[in-house]
Amino acid sequence: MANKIQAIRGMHDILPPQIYLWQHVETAIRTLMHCYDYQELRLPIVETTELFKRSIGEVTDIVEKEMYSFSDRNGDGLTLRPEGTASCVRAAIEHGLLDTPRRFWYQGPMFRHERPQRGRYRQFHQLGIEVFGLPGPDIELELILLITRLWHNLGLKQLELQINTLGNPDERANYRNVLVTYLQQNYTKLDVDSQRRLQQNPLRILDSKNPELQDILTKAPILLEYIGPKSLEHLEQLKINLSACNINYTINPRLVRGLDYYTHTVFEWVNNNLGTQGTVCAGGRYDNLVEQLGGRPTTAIGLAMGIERIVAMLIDHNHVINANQLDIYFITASNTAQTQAFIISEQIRDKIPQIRIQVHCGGGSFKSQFKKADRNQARYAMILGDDELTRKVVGIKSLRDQNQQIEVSFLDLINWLQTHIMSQPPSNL
RNA sequence: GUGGCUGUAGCUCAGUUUGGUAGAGCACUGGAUUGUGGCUCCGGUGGUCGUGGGUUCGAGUCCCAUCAGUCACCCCA
Repeated sequence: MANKIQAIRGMHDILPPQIYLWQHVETAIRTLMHCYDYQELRLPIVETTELFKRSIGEVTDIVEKEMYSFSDRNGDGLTLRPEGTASCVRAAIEHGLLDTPRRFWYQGPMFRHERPQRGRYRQFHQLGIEVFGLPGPDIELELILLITRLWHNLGLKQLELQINTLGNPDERANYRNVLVTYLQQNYTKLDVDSQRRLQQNPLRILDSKNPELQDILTKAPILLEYIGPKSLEHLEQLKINLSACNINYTINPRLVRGLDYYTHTVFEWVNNNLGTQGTVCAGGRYDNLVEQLGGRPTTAIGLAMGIERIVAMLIDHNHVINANQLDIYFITASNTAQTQAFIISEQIRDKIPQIRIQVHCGGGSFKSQFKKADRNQARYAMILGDDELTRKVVGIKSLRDQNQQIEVSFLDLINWLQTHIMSQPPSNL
């Protein structure tokens, strides 16, 4: 085995048993989206680099140093999508989907060239939800209720909902100036990172985890004080709605999203047990992006959820998914018997499509075949030896209780299976 | 991208201090029971000790580089 090839950094295979958690999460999402009448979109994984530059913002970390960009054969600049909103907006404009309010969702891999860490990968998976044409706090309430229900359905607790508003672009720009002036007065007290961000994205400084900065930051001007009455009224209405629906939340005046396009309401669910990558779901309103990307002015709001982080939380909660167990493991004594077992199995599948049967392959003694049956957690072993074959019966042995092994004739088999297997729920192991 | 810690069988780990030809448990597999699983007992397969170089008579062990994981920062889902 000459130098073996391994998966590239930060990109992971998802295998059993974890795959069952993924399927569980994906099913929960699909069901919920269906119930709230959101429509699924399948979007390309590769887009023009220009799309992300124009939507996420030229001076963000994502665009500056985290994108997987390359030249297509004809020289076009392409990029593996680092997030989904841009693609979704592009598609909505391109296909004329913005004539009326629309609710969309999508799911799939995203790519960012960051240093991998638990809960942060170079290929990771997101659920994205985007709603177009609804400007009010009502749709914000709906999204929060929807996600809250998802947590409930997945059995996830200890998620804290944080909310803030960034106001409209004018208010935000105004605040930005005030903040920059304040921070410049304290320039020497800032750390190197924050000094750099002062030029590029000063709002992010508010998010700094450096304890030495906390004093300066708590005394910094507060965004909410520079927000106009209309924007404040928007936030107030959302707060009233949330309280009416018994949703707990905290207002976090320092909550600033990393992407340039956000306006007004932003929110995020944080889990403190996940280490530093605690944000599990985050989103906000982006009322100007559609126009920015060449569409007619259309309000929009969206959110993104990190599937890896959800799965990590489920694992932390010791959430075990029982893969449905195998109903029948078919054991045979000879090639002739095995062929007959395949024929019988197909007849069973014709009549009972949902049944799970595996015909033993690979030979071996009865003993080793029974061992396999047991390790595959089958409920029943079905035995077809030469003796049974001539008498046209199969032996059936329950592997999960002490019931005696019985014989059932080929003719009665379907009937027997329907009454004994499909009518009884599998016992949990 | 910066810094700390870790890397030995499919998995969990011992062995590293004081350099001397690679170990355990689980898993897999065969047998005890020649057509019957789970429990028990006995045997077997499986490792270029992450990779590459260096020091040495000799390196899993010491040194350097590199790759990967992990934690924190940066950033973000």
